[in-house]
Amino acid sequence: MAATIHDVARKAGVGIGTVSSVLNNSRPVNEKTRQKVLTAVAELDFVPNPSGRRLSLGKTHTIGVVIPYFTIASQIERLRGVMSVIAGSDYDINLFTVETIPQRNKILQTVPRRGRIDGLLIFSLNPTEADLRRIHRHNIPTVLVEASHPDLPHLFLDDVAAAQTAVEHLIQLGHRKIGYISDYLDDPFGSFFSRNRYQGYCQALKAADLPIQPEYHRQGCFGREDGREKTFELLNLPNPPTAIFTYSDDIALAVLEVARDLNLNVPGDLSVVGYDDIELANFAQLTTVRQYLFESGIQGVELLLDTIEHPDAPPSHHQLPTELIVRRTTASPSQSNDAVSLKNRD
Amino acid sequence: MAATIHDVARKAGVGIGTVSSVLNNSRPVNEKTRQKVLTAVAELDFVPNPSGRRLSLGKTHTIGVVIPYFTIASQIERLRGVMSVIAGSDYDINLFTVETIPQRNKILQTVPRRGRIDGLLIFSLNPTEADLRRIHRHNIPTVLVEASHPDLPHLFLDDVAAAQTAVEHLIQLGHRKIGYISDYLDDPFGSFFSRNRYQGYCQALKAADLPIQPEYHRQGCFGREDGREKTFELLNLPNPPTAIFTYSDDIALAVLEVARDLNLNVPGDLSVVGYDDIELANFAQLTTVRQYLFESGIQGVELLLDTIEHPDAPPSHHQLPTELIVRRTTASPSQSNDAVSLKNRD
DNA sequence: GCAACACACGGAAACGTTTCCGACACGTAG
DNA sequence: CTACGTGTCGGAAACGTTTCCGTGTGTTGC
Repeated sequence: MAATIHDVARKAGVGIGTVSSVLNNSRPVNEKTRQKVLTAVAELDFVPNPSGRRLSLGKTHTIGVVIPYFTIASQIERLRGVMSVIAGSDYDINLFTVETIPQRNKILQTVPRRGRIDGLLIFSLNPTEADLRRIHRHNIPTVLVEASHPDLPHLFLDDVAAAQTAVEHLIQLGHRKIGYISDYLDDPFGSFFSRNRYQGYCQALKAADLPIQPEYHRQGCFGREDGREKTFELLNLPNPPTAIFTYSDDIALAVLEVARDLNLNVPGDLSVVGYDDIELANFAQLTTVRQYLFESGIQGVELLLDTIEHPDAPPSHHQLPTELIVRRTTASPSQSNDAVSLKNRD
Repeated sequence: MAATIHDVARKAGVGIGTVSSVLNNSRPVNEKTRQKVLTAVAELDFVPNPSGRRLSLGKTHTIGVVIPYFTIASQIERLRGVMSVIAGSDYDINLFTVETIPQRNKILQTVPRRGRIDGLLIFSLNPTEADLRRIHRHNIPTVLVEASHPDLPHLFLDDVAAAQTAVEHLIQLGHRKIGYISDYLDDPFGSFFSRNRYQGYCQALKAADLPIQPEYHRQGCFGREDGREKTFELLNLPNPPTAIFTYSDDIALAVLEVARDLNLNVPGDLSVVGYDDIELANFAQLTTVRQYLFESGIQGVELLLDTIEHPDAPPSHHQLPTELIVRRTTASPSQSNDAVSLKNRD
C-alpha cells in the first residue's frame, strides 16, 4: 500500500542505501542525486515506516508515562509540562494511567522492556524491589517524579516539611483541633506522600505540644466523593475540628463543598488547607501548599532525556520546592461553640 | 541484551516457529513441547520485541489520540473515558496535544500514517480537506469526537440547539441583555463548536425578538486569563449585560471569579451559564449545558476499534446528548439599575 | 505390508529500515 | 603507465518477529 524505500530507490534510479543517506544525512551524497531522491520522495509521499526504523535502530523513540490518580488535577498539570517538552523533540508519548492495583502491577511488569519504550517516566508511584530489579535487568532509563528511590533518578518533594508548615500556619492562627484527611497511609500504589504529609502533620502538632488525636485523622480518601464522606465524619464528631488539612486540593474542594452544604462559614467556622495549588485553588481562594506542577513535568522529562543519553551517569536526585500560599480559607477559629457555629450563617 | 525468540528456541531445543506458535496459540503444539517452551520463556524472561512484531504483522497496536485545548477540563474527562476502555484492550495510546497552529498542522500531517498507528482519534478538531485526503490516502481509520465530517465516523453534539436552550433559559428568567463569550468563530484549529454555539445564541435572541448586539459578543477567548479580560470588557460597557453565556465551564468559572472580584452578586446582579458540566461546575453551583464527557471518550474509542475491525463499513455518525443543568448562577435580573447593583452586596 | 492421512514441527522468507563493506570512476602524483 | 586517494554509490546483512511450505513420524484402514 504505502511506498517503501525500495519504491523510492527504483523511482529515483538509485540504491536504497543512497535514499537512506539522503533522508538521514548519514553520508555525503552528490547534489544531483540528492535532488532525484528528494523529488521521488515527494512524488510518492514517502515516509519511513517507524516499525522498520525501530527494528533496525533498536530504538523506539517513545517514552512511557505512567500516571496514577489521573482524576486529580495536579497530575494533568504535570503531564502538560511533559507534553510541552515532548512537542519540541522527536519522541512520542505512550500514556499509561493506573486506576487499580492489578493494573499498576501489570503496567510495571510489562511496560519497562527494551523494544517497547526508550525510557519511562513514573509519577507518584514508588516501585517495589521486584519492579526495580526488572527495570534494571531490562536496563530501561527510568525517572520518578513525586516519588523516590536511591537507585533511580527522581524529583521529590519535602512533603514532611511542607505539611508541617501548613499545619503550623493553622496552629499559629489559634487552631487546636485540626483534622487531616489523607489517602491510605499504606498506599496501595506504593506512594509515600500521604504518609509523609501525615508525618509533617504530627510533627507540627507535637512541636506545639498538641495531642495527636486519632479520630481527627481520616485515611483512605481517594476521590471527591470519599472526600465529602470523610469531611462529614470529621464534622459530626462530638468535638469536631475547627480546621481541616487535606492531602490534595481536589479533596480540599470537597471539604469546601460540604461546608457550604452545612451552611458552615469558611473560614469563620472552619479553616481549610489543601495541597498542590491547582488552578482552581485560586478560584476557590483556597489556602494551600503550592508545588510547581507544570515545572515538575518539564524537569521530569528533561531528566529522563538526559538519562537516556547518558545511561551510566549516577542517578541524580532533585528536590522540588514548595510554598505555603495563604488565601481566604484560613483564619482564627471563632469563639462561639460548635453548636452555634453551625447556625450562624444565613 | 534481551532474549530473542531464537534464544528461547535454542534453550528449549525447538524451532522458532514452534515458540511463536506457543506464544500466539497460532497452531496446535504438543503439550510436552509447549511446556518446554514455556519454561524456557520463563527462565529467560522473554517478551516478544514489539518492533519485530509490528514489522512482521503490519500492525502497531497503537492508537493515536489528538487533543487540542488540553488545559480544558472537559478534554481530560474525555481522555479518561478513552483510557478506561484501552486498559482492557491490548492497544497502546500515543498522545498528541496541540497548542499551536503549526503544531496542529504538523501532527495532522505526520501522525496519520500506516506503520505509525492503527487508528486515530481526534477531539474537537475539524480536519481540512487536505488532511482528509491524507487520511484516506494512507487509509487510516479515523474517528472524530465533538467534530464532524461526512466522510469520517464521528460523534457530534447539537451545539446549536444546546446553546439555544441555554440562552432561552436566560430569556425566560427575564434577561434581555445577554452577553456571549466565545472562542474565535473562525477557530484557527478548525473547530466549529464555538461558531455553532454562537448560532444557537443568535437563534434564541431572534426567536424572542431581541436584538443581536455585536458588543455583547466577545470572541477569541482561549484560557482562563482571556476569560477574565473579556468579562471585564462586557461588564464595563456603558450598558452591560445582566447575563453571560460562555462556550465552556472553564471560562464561566473565570466570569465568576471576576464577578466576585467586582463584588457583583451572582446570580442577583449577574447570571452565568457555562457549557460542559465539568466536575467543578457542581462545586461552583454553575448552571451549565451538560455533555457526557467521560461517556463520549468511551464511545469514541469503541467506534474507532469498530472502524479498525471493519474498515469498509460506511462511516457512522452518532449524536451525543446534551442537557441544561440549572444550578445557582442563574436567576431573574434584579430590578435595580446597574450602578446600584455594583454596590448592593456585602 | 502399504497407501493415505493426521499430527507435529523446523526453518526460510518476508516485513522495511539502517549500516557498512566493497566497488567503481576519476584525478593526481610519481 | 602505475599506484593511490577521493568522492560516490549499490546492495547484502542484520534487526526480531510471524507465516507458511515442506518434511518426518506415527497411525489407520484395507
